[in-house]
Amino acid sequence: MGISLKDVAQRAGVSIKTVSNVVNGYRHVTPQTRQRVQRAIDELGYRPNLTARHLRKGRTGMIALAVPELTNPYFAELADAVIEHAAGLDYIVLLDHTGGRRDQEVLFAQGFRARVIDGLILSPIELENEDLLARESDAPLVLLGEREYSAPYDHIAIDNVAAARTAAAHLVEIGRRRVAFVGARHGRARATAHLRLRGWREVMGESGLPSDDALIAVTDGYSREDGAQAVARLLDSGQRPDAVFCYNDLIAVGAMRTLAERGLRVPDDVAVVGFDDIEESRYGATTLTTVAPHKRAIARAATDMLLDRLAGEADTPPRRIQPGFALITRESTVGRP
Amino acid sequence: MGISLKDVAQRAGVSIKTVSNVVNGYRHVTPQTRQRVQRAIDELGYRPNLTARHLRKGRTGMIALAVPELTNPYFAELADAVIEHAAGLDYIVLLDHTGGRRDQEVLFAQGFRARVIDGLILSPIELENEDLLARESDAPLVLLGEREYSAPYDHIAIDNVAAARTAAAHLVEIGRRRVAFVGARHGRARATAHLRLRGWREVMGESGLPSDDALIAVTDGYSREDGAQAVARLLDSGQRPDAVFCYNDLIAVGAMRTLAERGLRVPDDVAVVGFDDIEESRYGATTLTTVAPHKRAIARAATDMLLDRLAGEADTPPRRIQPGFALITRESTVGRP
DNA sequence: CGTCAGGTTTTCCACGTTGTAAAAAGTGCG
DNA sequence: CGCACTTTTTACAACGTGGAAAACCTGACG
Repeated sequence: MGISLKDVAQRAGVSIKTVSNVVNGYRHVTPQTRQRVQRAIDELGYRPNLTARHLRKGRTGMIALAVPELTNPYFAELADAVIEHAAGLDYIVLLDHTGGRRDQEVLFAQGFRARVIDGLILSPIELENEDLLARESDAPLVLLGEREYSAPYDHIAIDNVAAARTAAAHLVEIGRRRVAFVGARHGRARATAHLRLRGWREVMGESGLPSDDALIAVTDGYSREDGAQAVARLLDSGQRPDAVFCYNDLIAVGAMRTLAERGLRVPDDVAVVGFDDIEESRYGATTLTTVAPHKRAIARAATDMLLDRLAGEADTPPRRIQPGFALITRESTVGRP
Repeated sequence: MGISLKDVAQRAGVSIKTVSNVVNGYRHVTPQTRQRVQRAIDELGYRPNLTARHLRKGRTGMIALAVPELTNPYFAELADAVIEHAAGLDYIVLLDHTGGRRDQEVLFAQGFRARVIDGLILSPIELENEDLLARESDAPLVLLGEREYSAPYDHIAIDNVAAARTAAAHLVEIGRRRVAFVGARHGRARATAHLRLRGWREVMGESGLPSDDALIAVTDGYSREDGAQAVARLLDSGQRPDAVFCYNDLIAVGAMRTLAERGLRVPDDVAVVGFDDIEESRYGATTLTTVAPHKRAIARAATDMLLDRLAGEADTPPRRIQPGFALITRESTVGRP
């Protein structure tokens, strides 16, 4: 292996522990000893072996973050923020993706690499409450994103129903009467999609507008392609919505693509609202109105909560944080200025 | 800490080493011993401590990958592919981003977390040859992406000049006469942007078309915003190109946005070609013609080369691999079918 | 019954680090 | 010069694992 404390100690003519003390900035080292050791360190190019240090200390200084897809810009941006914030706190982030598949999420939550990391942040899609209850790993876990769980874990999520209501209300306000919802999922009443669907349905009901199943387009996933296909099916089924509220921005991008292919203008013929405020939404021929969760606040809260747990608050009851959100109106609902 | 071999050994009434042997599938263990140990493992929920294992073996089973920006979909897709491929080879990938800043790239190449990882893959932007020559870390390093270095490291890059030529030639072929280049950089003749610029310039020259500086738009970065601003400046300066070849897809997306704002139609008034083939290019009101490097091949080659080095080929001369690329023509140059 | 071969299990140690405790060196004071 | 006290340095053990080699079995064979 590389240069170890032993090598430095030998060269400086002191004990291993003294070198260790210098490296760790221990107070009681005479200036001349410190200098001699430091020179040996520099000459040999010594670098502490983190593996050994971690073994000794029982901590690795690494946390893991798992998101469904790295290629979903929302999660890339979120991961970016977590890495950045954690770096400032001297933690390294191990980034992983689950594909949104339950088995992968369970593996991650169980910490199948747990012994290398101190804690976990997971943004689940399919994970079930029972998976969490059956969890064996003792590494702290923070749940990210919008699913609801009763299992006792720290959880960070915006108020999805309220956010969806805001989006739907905006569409009603600008005069739309047939508002479709794109991106619903089968089953799983607690899933995020259902929360957003509920917000949409509530507003439709309160406004006396239709919210029947014919206006709801189910998708398999959350990609542009899913959005494009779902809207194609919606239109093929004879529906003529004058607005669509999409589960996320990627679906909205796909939706707008299909609308363009069918010769429908956005927002004149169909207004579109997305969710996530990914960078991509601010570009394109028609910029996208979207619900913007405060990603930086989410990332910061998740990291801080996890590190709090690591710092000893092992047994405090789980906390729940609801970061804010904002509706950002752009051309897809209000037209070009 | 958690359950260790010692705990299992105690419970099963055998030595630590026997448990270790069972865990590692050592041949010479009697079935009944193996069974007894296995039961103890199951009952206690033992999981090997990777940190200790790594300390003992001198390997961590982790490699690091640094890209400029995670939020650039090209790199997100690339990282995705590397993670996937490495996982199949039982390696964990530590993902990092440098912001394309030289100091960060140097830090990474030096392996400021090197003692935790076995090897590095770096996609540099600003890194200079001298930085590589001054490198002290002995962890194998593979360079990714299109910059040229003389320092002796494995390097994976497509033929940028040829790729750029293909793109420029396509624009000439469809009859464009004033082709702008967006995304040039100041200085650094070896940088990727210069290679693509050269390809463009060669084709313009060979076709008897202008390639003067007035047609070259310099950008600070590689984002959508950079592309949007650069094209705005280009148009403001009085240029009326009938095509733009962009350094990458993000810049192209920004370019198309500005063109739309200025009332210019794509491809009727201005054809656009990008580079990277990010997913986003396949959507939008006008899909984007682009040069598609074979990302999966790049990811695979990078990972394999690195693991080859780790497997012992320490001193073989550095290799250089040129994965293929393809021009994918879409609506931004050939119109909607 | 002793010996040997081969399979099985154990003992010992090292990987590089740091906490503990204690030894060594230094300081001040009577 | 010796004592009490503080500062500086050291020895040792331990974190959990796996390689090397020794020790222990069992059974076959002379």
